[in-house]
Amino acid sequence: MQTIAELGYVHASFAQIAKRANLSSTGLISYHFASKKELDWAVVQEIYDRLTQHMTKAMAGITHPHTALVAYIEGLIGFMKTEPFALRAMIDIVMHGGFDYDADSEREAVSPISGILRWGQAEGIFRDFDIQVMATTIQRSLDGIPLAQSTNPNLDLDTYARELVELFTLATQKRD
Amino acid sequence: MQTIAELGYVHASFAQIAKRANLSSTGLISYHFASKKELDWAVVQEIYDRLTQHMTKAMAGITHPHTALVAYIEGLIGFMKTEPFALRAMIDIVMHGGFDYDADSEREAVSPISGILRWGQAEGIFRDFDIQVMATTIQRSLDGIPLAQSTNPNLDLDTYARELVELFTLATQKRD
Amino acid sequence: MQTIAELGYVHASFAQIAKRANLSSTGLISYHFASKKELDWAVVQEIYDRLTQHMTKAMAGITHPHTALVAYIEGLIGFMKTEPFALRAMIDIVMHGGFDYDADSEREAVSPISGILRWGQAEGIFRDFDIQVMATTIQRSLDGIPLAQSTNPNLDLDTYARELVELFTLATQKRD
Amino acid sequence: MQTIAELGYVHASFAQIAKRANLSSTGLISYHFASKKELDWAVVQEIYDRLTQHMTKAMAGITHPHTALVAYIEGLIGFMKTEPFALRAMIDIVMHGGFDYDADSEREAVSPISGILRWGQAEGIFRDFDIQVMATTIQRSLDGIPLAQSTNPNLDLDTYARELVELFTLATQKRD
DNA sequence: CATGAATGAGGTTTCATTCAT
DNA sequence: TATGAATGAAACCTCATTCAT
Repeated sequence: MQTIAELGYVHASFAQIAKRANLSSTGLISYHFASKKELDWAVVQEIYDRLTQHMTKAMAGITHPHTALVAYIEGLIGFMKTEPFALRAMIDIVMHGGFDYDADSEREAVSPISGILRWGQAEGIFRDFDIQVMATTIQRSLDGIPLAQSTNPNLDLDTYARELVELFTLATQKRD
Repeated sequence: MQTIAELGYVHASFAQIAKRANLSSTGLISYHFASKKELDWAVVQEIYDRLTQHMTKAMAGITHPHTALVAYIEGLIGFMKTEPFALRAMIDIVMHGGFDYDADSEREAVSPISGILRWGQAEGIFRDFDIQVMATTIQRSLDGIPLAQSTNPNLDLDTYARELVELFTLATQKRD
Repeated sequence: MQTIAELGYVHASFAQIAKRANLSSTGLISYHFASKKELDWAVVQEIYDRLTQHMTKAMAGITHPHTALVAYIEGLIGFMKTEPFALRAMIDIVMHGGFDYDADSEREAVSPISGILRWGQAEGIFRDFDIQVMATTIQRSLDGIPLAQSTNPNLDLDTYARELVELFTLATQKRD
Repeated sequence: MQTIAELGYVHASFAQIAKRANLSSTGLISYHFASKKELDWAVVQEIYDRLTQHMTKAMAGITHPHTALVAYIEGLIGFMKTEPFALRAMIDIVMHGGFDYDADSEREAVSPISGILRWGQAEGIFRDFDIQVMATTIQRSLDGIPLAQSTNPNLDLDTYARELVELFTLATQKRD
């Protein structure tokens, strides 16, 4: 996970991973994982589990769509603060790993955001926007943070969270 | 450009490029470009030039910040329709090429969006948001389109443009 | 033995053997055998012992060279029916194992066929052929059966035995 | 071809082939052949072509089944004298290469021997034996020669040919 | 401009073997 | 007896690059 986050998925070869793990042979990695794809998948699973745990806590007991949206944004950015490597690695793998899982269902699983948006529209709290576009935009705005951090390491995540919350609050709320 | 857009930067090796260009040797590529990095750079330059030309036309004679924002979004999505491979390739290269140029200055050069946002705030038309966050979010929402297209090839770009325009209009405008 | 017979000697790695033996580590094989060569040798010995026992019974009490030849062919093919894996494995090991033992003496030991042929010629029952050529041909015709079985699994071994007996009876017998 | 004949197919790695061809990298082999299987196949094809040419000449103008059988045996052994490496390599590849071609049709193509035997039976010259058994036995007796040569390098091929001709003449001919 | 042979580094993977537990 | 981590060599293959023609 750390190697991927530091070097990027493309340069995270077995050799590099072995070097950082103080292994004198890449063979041991192949011993534990049947193929590189399986290692990639294991890393994604691991991070996804941690993320799920984190987000479940963050979104517990929420009863209002807008609160949910805010909690989602703040929760995800909070996870980036807790585990700086995790999301960076996961996003990189998912973008370049070339898995053959059903992309849609997976995306749905990872991101409950479409559900939140649908919920808000059904309750008459969110305005009548295209859900896919809004969901993708929110997701990208969060995915982009690790990348923005690499070019600007001093990025203040709290400010970032506050700004995104306001941005998407304005973009989603119904007005009279 | 086409090879990168189709296979992704990572798999766009000289061998693949030569095959698609009906060259029977990768040597010819090395003959024309001193290194792979130089080829990558040349592709970026070429696309950037086309994009500049397209955007210059799209944003000519604009006198109002909000009109500029709309023109920027619609212009960029229009470019995706005109040249489906170009942006996809350029984004892929910039994300993985690992150039040494000053990322910030480049970003500034490629994207006049920060300027538009500053202009709108100075004129008192846009509300008081963090410019970097807003600019990054807009940029990501556009960058993400080629990726969204690969998982959903039937994506309607006109709808996408209309929705993004409304989204960021609401997100930026000052209210009383 | 079974792994070698099924996968072929070349693909019968420790990993494959361990998997089929429900061992969770190849280490146990190395614990029992000092090297792969020693394991190979042990398998050969084991099969050779079983074969010797089988053939000793098959050729007991024979007093005539031609009867011996027939018993040898039928005995060997009978062994293939009793233990379908054994000979296949042994032949594969001997062909590819690269042992250092004196090939001739071993061949002599495994195959009493030269002796039978010499005996028949001495008794004036067999015609005056080159013993090495005839012995090799008989041996090959039997060695080849497992291989023929893999391309033609429905091979009838009884027919095969009957045909070979007639073939080599005609090929060896003295005529007036 | 030479590497395979000398070391055996199993030990004829790209590294060994490169060493013998004075190449400083195995990469060049991969440059010329898409995979090891393709190289193996190319070698088989090459040898098969030479063999076909040789055997076509050897069997030209033959009008009698028994003459054909003799010509086949002598022709094949003659080829072994002309090109000592060729058949040894080809047999080794076919035995261990694991191609997925239709084994029967290929065997038929390589060996016209079944045809000769059928012809002889139809003409009433050969006795009524099982064609598959006889053909396999003849084929094995010839395939086995390279192997016999490795354990006994001084093997006299002319004697071998003469003995096999007599052996199979007796084994096939009809008697009254 | 174009080809094709050649190189050396690096990629993932499999292998037999060792060793502490 | 059995496990599982660890090793180092070797396997096939891809890559960017060079060079003579």
